[in-house]
Amino acid sequence: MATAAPIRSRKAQIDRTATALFRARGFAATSMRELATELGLEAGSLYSHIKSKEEILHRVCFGLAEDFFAGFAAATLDTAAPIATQLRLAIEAHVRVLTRDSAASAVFLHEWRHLSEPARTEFLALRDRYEASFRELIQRGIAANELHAPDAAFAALTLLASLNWLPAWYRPDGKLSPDDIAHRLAEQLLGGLLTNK
Amino acid sequence: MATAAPIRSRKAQIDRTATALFRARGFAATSMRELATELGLEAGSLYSHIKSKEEILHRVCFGLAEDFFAGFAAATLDTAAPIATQLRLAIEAHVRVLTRDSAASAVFLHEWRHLSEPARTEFLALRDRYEASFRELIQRGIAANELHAPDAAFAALTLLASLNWLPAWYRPDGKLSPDDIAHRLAEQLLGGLLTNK
DNA sequence: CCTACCGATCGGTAGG
DNA sequence: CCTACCGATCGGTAGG
Repeated sequence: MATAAPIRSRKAQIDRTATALFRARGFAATSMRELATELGLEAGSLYSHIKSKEEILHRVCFGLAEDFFAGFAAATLDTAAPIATQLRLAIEAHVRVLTRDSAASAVFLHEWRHLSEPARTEFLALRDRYEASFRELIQRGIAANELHAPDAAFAALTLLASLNWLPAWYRPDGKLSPDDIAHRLAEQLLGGLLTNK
Repeated sequence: MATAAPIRSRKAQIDRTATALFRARGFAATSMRELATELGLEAGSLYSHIKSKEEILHRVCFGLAEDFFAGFAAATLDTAAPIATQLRLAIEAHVRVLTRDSAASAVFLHEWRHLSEPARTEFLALRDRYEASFRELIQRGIAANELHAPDAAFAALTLLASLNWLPAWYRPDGKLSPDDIAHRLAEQLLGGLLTNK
């Protein structure tokens, strides 16, 4: 009889547990021994599955970056739709990524600076590109007279800031479902941007 | 002849330099040797001026908490003023604290979790109380029909989130002065909240 | 996946 | 403020 396949690969299990620890204690303050204990094995054994502590961080940060880009691309696929609609969908997609895995999101948002070069610079370039996508969408909305804001860059920054605070207070077992939260955030943030309310 | 008094006390100098390092690398990843080198002395010598690494973090976090509370109190001193005015002043006071020392602000916002108990719990209680102040102000504004928002708690969270992103992008030598930034942020964030725009 | 271990570095102290 | 040092812990490896 073959042994039952593990529900998740050991590597994925390590990533998941490490992500939770990185979020709770920070990357630098999380030790590989702590991680190993949490997984029920010895510190040295981790290295049969991963190459280094930073490799985990790298996977988490760049994996989430992909998710954010994919969400934005899907939200803005229909370029004929009103910009306000595209923006609303982009906000909801962003919130969906944040709530699907808020631990990984928190690591993505706060622990990336422990990446060593060149990964750190590459990561920041991705993040800048993502912010620029929102900024440009808002700019197009202003040009089309669908949105109003004194400064598109400012508006994009505060919009993403509001959304990115979510992992700090979101509880998966809270009263509001991820979709409720996404709708409410989109509603409130667009409320300040829409030309005719 | 007496030697010239140091411009700042050595202790204050240590706090300042440590704050910059904590912000750049994170508390856990900053070593006392690094800090000592930056100050031009040996690691052991730091301990003639401070008791521990965490003591510095404690001073920074609780010192900033005091500043935030003082700013809010000053902004809401005139209880006869319109709530919208009080809120605008509170936003500007918050931004002023953030821009006056953005390194300390970043440490306040992100490194507090490296405080050990009971300081950590005390700190979170202060932060909660501060957020509650904003929430209650917004609630009163809604009751007085000066502000509108589907949910005061939500509004307070997103408002503070937008403001607290500032240390991440603020550059003291940028084009906008702290007061410019404060005004713009207040304008934009109130734009979504005011009943009659 | 474990045992046994490496060199490096950590926060902090004693004694001057 | 320095020299010299402490015990603890770190990320990671060799060999099985």
